[in-house]
Amino acid sequence: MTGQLGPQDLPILAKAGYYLALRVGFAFPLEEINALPSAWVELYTAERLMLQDPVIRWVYTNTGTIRWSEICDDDPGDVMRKAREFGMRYGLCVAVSDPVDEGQRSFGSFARPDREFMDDEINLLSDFVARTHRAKAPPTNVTLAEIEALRMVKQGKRLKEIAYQLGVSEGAVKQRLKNAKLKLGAKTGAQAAALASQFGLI
Amino acid sequence: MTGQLGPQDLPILAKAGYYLALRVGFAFPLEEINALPSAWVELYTAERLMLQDPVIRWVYTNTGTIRWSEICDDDPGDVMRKAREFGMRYGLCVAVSDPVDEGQRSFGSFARPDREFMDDEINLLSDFVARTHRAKAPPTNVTLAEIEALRMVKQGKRLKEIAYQLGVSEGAVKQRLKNAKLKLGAKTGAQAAALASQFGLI
DNA sequence: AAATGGATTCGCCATAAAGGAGAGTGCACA
DNA sequence: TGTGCACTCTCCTTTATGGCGAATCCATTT
Repeated sequence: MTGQLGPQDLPILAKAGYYLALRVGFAFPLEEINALPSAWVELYTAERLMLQDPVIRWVYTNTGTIRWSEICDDDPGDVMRKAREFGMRYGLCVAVSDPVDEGQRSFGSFARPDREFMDDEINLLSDFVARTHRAKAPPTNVTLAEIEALRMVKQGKRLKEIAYQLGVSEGAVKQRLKNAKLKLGAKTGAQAAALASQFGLI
Repeated sequence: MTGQLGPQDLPILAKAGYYLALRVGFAFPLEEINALPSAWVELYTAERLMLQDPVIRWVYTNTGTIRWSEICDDDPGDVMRKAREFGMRYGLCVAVSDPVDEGQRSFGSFARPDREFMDDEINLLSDFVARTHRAKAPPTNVTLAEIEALRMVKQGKRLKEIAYQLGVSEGAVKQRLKNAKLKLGAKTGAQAAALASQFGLI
């Protein structure tokens, strides 16, 4: 396999499921993609395995890639054994951080039932997480005025109302949202508000 | 102080800052409110203290309330001492879960520099977290068709495009969004999409 | 089988809101 | 003295919203 992975390749490569936590900041990620077996998710949630999970511990304290089998860490909650019962026998962790912005990191965990991940697969997945991490980088050039307007759109306010409350003309609000849409790459105000929300801007 | 707390009361009661994680599911919350000192947030993020934080460990493994001083847990990362240097000397944890839906929990951590939280304050804060948890409960009566439409609105698609891709009339899409707005308590499509996104429905 | 109620779809209309293009104004900064 | 940038305004088009009635489909009840 050569070239770059896309999201559509993940189910094939990570046959037993995968999990992505994108842009983890203070404690939690801006976005999470959970394609793990739903029965496992239920158990993991109910038993609150996160804090005991050696995989989570590894990605929080390291950067790079590692096979689950190579993680040298206690597993008091027996999380890895439990995971095996859901088909997640062999796995890979990826943790990346942006060299220019160490504040946010992204994690990926990929599982398969049949064999270890091979070196070139690891490279592909690592590259995929790194690219996704960069792609989800919040834009830095959105002005405070634009963010204000986006926040009020998200709150369900009309342009007229926003203009009145901000003390500017409706045209100005339109202009702000237009700029915000451009910077966020959004086609509509709804999308812009959702994106800004996802980026943690509002 | 009697009655119920509102968000505006928190800065007074938790003078040194507070943090709310609402509706924690698989691993992460649907919504997070972070009113901790920004210098502390930076340190906490940079040193990735979450996994070592006795407060986090407590709220993930317990339900109820506890003063920080009463948490009997190792603190290998010296997190509590570091927190004191940012004015967070006395603190309170609250962890709640919905009796009918154990799947999601909410946490709160409140800090002040001068004295322990008093019993009646603990009751008020506990009640506040429980009420906020309930208030953020995702609606369960939104249909799949409505969610589909909301997802496409969030993606910046126009009604005409949505109708075409779903193979229904534009009027049907309008009706779906109208119902969705009603169920979500949203005034506009933008707000409905943002709420659905926040609720993890899309 | 027939009737009932609920949810969904659809078309039509009128109005409100949002989106887009262009031009002008004021302001800070190099 | 330009050069960006944010703000404002106008004019026009497109889109969204809301109300209404009718048709359809489904499951449940009678």
